[in-house]
Amino acid sequence: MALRIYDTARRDVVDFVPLVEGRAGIYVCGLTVQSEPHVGHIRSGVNFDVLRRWLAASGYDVTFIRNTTDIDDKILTKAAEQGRPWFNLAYDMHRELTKAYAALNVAPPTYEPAATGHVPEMIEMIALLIERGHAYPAADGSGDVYFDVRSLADYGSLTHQKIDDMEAAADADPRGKRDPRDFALWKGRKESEPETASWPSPWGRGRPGWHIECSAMAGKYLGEAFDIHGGGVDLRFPHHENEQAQSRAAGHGFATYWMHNAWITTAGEKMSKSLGNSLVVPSVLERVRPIELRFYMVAAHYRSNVEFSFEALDEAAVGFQRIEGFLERAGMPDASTELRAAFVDAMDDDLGTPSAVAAIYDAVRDGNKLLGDGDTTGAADVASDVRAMLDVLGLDPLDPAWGTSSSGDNDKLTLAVDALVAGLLEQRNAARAAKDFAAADAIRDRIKAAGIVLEDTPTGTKWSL
RNA sequence: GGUGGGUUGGCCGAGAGGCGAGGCAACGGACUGCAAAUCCGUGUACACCGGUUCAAAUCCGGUACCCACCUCCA
Repeated sequence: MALRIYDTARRDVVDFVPLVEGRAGIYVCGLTVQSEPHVGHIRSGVNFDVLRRWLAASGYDVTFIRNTTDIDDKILTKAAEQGRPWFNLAYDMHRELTKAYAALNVAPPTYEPAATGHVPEMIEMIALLIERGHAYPAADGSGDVYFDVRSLADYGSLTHQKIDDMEAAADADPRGKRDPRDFALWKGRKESEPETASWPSPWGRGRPGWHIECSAMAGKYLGEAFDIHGGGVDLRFPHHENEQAQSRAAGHGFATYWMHNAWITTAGEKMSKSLGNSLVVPSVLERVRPIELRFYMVAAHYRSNVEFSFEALDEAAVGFQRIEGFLERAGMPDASTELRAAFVDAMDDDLGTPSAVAAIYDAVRDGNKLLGDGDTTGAADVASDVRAMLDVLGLDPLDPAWGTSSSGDNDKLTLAVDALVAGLLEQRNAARAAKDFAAADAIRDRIKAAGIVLEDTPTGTKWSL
């Protein structure tokens, strides 16, 4: 079975057929860098990182573009509130986002274009749209340029909506629009906005509308037609609908497949509404390791809502530790080159990561049985399979990306504890040899009180936190 | 008003006509001096009401509740 993916436009799971055999071009809408990323934001990054890894593992040569929106209303508003330049806010938040992606082993894209770096490309495209009769400068002299939604028969095809059924935005500024549903390609500069947030254009100084950046940048880096366009569900409309409209109106084929990841919710609602500060990535990572957070996200299907809870997160962490425990006991062999059929089938079926994880657990159980039977060679083979599967999900514990980056402090601490525990273990083993189990257990209890758990194994006693 | 999604055992979370995904927790057993880890076993879950079918969590009709989007959003 080859890869099948759910396409939003067709509302069905369909075969993935690339435009060019053996290659896949993907454009994912990244974030508007206006606040610290929370776990919901980062889910999108993780989900599409898994897509990218799976395509690569399936032999595709993948070009992966993920943009950054670094100029928009929110950035200007927030920066003004905070009394800092908008470009400083955007830059800071972009660095936070990059850190969060790196922490979760989300590979850097092939390229990460930013909106502000592509104003000429956008202006070029807007001019083309005007020329082709799909856009017009506002009649009120505001300097705005709008896309004419009624000029495109296809408008609404991505989200299956009819123009007349759509509510006109209640807060939309009707100035100079032919139809209230027309959307801005270019926003004329307002007196209240900083000069630095404007660029020269044929329609006067201003800044780009939200959607045009993606059309321009996808076209530049992936070509007029490419394979997959991704993003969060909320982007289906208006953002993706409008991107598609602009690009098609410009004569581009644009994306063949549209993929949308669902939310991580809190209290049943989308995260941005509950603005839980505790859910920004660095703060969640005080509770679990990054690899465990990633496992938590990957263990759910990308199109399913995940109701975030720390309890579920802790459970996921414990579950992942069982997998790691097996790998350690099996001696962490190199990853195998072949993937198990159950895993491949699961991934080919619209990235069925939950079933893929189940396949990993099946292998772990098999491997643990082999270890119990003393078959270390067999167990090592299974462990190789497990590492290969984990790697596809970006969850290989030995991936240097998880780095022991936090300097030598941790290592030094480990050595110190090891030395201290070693002394106690000697005493305990002496007591055990003398069958003085009361004394032996007393020592174990003391160690346990310090948060260290002992395991007696055939090769000696091990400790872990 | 339009569009899309959801409701699964103590909990998390898959599946999409028949055979109980998987994980966490719990209980019993094996192993262990006792533990830990590991393995084995234990569950008749699919919001509600009808219908189709030999067979429905899955298909159809309806009801309830929840969420998302409608030109700001992962």
